[in-house]
Amino acid sequence: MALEHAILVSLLEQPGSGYELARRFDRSIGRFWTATHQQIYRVLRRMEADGWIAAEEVVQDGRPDKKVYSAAGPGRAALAGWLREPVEPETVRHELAVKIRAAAFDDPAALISEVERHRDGHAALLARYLHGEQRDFPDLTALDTAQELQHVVLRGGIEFERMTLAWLDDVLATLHRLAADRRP
Amino acid sequence: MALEHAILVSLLEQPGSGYELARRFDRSIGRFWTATHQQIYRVLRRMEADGWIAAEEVVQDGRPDKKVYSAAGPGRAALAGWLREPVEPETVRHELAVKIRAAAFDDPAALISEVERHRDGHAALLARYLHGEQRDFPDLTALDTAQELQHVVLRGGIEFERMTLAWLDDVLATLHRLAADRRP
DNA sequence: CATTGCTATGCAACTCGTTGCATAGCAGGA
DNA sequence: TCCTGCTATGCAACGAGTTGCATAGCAATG
Repeated sequence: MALEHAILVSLLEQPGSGYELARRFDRSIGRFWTATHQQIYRVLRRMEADGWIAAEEVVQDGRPDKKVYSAAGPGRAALAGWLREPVEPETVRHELAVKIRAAAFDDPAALISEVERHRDGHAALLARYLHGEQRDFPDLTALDTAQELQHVVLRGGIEFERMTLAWLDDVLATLHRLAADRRP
Repeated sequence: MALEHAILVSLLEQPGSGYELARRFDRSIGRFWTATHQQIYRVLRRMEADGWIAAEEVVQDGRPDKKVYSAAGPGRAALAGWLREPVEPETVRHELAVKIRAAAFDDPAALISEVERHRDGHAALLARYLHGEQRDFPDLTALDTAQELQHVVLRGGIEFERMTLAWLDDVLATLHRLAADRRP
């Protein structure tokens, strides 16, 4: 499990409450790691008990108080240890690929609108990535270490979306061809 | 959950026992869907109880008997219904991306060997894909519907590996550059 | 004034996925 | 002969992840 480590990285980049973390996991970090607020609160309590993070009660007016967490020494040490461990092979779950193979036993044309929906979603995400790149990295010649690494991850996201977009166009062309062959 | 549907597709392509399915999930299907034998046996029992699949006891000598499953009418109907449902957004867990961002708070050079390991793994998988393509699709001009769809999924796998390989080279170059900057 | 929505945290119940172990006969190599 | 490994299925326990619900005050919209 690496949710702890994802949370640690997020807290090192910027301390925050469980609620704020959940929002980040819905946005930037959510591009490569997802978690619900329930998971986050549970893991935060465990990490605080283990001394990985420190909590500070922040009284607010006009809204409920919050507990702002930040990474502590043992947390940084745990992260450094994890960095040096080999990552296990990631389990793949590509539902659309299953559907495409399933279409052979039904009507391939039934999948077209679904694939188009995916295509549009990936196109929108690519646009958001490119927009975010211009906003967060206006000058690519003046980046510190953290920004360099954030940017190389973002480049990966951009290339992934470009590749996916091209593949989904390929899938659509194939489905259209098969649908035309069926209705002669 | 779509494990049922992945199993149905596999049984439609070729009937088999739980054990055989587990092996397929380790190989071809495992490229886009993973499952352990425990999950598979559990789901097979449920699917048989629901009438999605039919089981036939096959007595073997020299080895234990087995139950060979094949997709039944209600299973095909369930698959057709699922095909027409929109797929939920897939949850992403990209552990290497977390590690790369984490490297900003430790030594970027510590990640190099790990990224190289990944790079080599993806290069090997790409080679296996290309080899499998030559073996299973020697004549791309004479494919039936099922083969066309299997091939478009394989093309997706190939393009994904190519893109990943290029990105990991980009990551390695970035890590080397950051490591050199630190030791002036 | 009522409803909706946001911030902020949490409990309880459930499903899904993983791990370790067990059985049991046969084949092949040291 | 012993050990390892393959076929074939399954139990039991645990850990991770999801879903529904609850609280509670404030802001904004209608």
